[in-house]
Amino acid sequence: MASERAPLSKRPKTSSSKRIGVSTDSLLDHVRLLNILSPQDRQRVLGELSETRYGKDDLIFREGDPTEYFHIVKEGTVKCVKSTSDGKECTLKMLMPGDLFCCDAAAFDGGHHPGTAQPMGNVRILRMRRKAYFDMLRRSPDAAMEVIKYLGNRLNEAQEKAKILALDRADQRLAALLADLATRNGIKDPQGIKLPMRLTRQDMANMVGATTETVIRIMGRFKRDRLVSGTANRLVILDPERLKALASS
Amino acid sequence: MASERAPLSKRPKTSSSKRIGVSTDSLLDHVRLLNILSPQDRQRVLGELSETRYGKDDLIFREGDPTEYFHIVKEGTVKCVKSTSDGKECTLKMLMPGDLFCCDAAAFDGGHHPGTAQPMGNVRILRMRRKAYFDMLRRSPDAAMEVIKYLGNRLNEAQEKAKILALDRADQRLAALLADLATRNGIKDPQGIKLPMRLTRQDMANMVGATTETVIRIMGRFKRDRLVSGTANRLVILDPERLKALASS
DNA sequence: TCAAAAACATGACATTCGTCATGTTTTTGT
DNA sequence: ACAAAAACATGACGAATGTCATGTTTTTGA
Repeated sequence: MASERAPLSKRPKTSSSKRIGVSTDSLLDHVRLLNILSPQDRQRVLGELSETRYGKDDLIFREGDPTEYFHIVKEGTVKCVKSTSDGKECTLKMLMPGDLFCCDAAAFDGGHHPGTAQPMGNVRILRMRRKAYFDMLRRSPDAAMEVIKYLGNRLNEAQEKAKILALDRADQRLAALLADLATRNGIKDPQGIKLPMRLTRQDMANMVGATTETVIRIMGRFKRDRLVSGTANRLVILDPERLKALASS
Repeated sequence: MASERAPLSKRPKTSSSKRIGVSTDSLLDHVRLLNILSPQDRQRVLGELSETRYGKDDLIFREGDPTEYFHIVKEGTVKCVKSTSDGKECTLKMLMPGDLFCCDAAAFDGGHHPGTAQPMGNVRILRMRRKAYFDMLRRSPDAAMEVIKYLGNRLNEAQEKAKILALDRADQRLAALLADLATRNGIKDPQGIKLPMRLTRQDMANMVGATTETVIRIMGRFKRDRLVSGTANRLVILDPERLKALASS
């Protein structure tokens, strides 16, 4: 069940790296870390960043690979997963544009990635060598504070997730996930809140620590109760409030 | 089941704060964050730190309280817990001497504590006002880097915990916990590795996301299989290797 | 030291959830 | 447009775990 590294062949939009520095770009305005830098620091950092594109069958890095780069999501969605030896997978976090990753493991000085980073569709990633990242943090207290805040939020998120996994039933965990995705990433739609990324029952199962069958059955109930509608490509949250209530009942 | 705030009465070693600065002290040598500071910064930081003692029935702070201080564990063990409205509890982390806490939530500028900090027995805590903590981080890139590394490790830990909760059975989670406690905090003993803190079946249940009864039954099996021995006050890990094997099977 | 409280233990039973098998519907790539 | 692959769906069954009830042992505090 663990996916093999995809052949980097004949797919049009597969991994390709531009070594040139990243120019000032409206997409980058979403990246807080870059916005708080002084103009000189910002220029310097942009010179160190390079952009890479990945397709849905690529992996940005795998669990156990040595850490070389600090990363920022520029466009698209990236899944952070861990797997067991017998092929079961657990999705730790969906990274969205502006999210940082390997801002931590990189600190291990040559440590290894604790999980795999996998694009969900086409993504654009900015990256920077570890050394340049460290230099940026040492030069700019603002950047360091920003990373501390970011990591603090990620830690709180991860602990909240652990609490939910430890104490709640599968239907509550799924309701919490859907409500959270709706408020974080949802897009208003005539019938409700549409989720912008493809999300299969299996994807949800990996996110809430349940099997695909269990998620299918629960989604069936949710659909019957008019809480959600649609499947992977057009998943719409109809009643986030009632989902939240269900999650914490 | 949610414990009420204990009356701060007639218990001999209950919460008491010294407003005086902390003098150079061999116990502080364990705190990496303080050791990496330059001599001037170190003096300045020590002047900002104050020491507080708590007993086992005190709470250092509760979930929902506003964040005011940055904390360091000087002596003893502190439990970080989250609870649900219906009284179920989940222990997120056992903090040991040298551990930092609220190095993150404090970054929210007046945010609220996402969990409760509860001493397990008598503890000594160093703390520093949020403002002084920020100043330290801005002045010293070394301190900021240290906090980033610390938070990165905590994030990885939390995500590993989430993975275990999502994918493993209760006996595997318990085995992983016991093996981990043995290697992290265990003390060599003629019959095996003794755990230095009191740890009831209920404590373990809260740490692995299971009920007390389930943990009692599993511990019964572990005892029969000569993997562990003893109860709360004298818990001894007899075979950490076999526990680790069980955890990842 | 002694009584009360907490921790530990065990059984019966219910619930939740995973597993496996099978079939239908939707999506994908050419 | 069409075949293949993925995703979705459902039922039967069993394993893991929670719940409740009850009893024993250990620890605690005066």
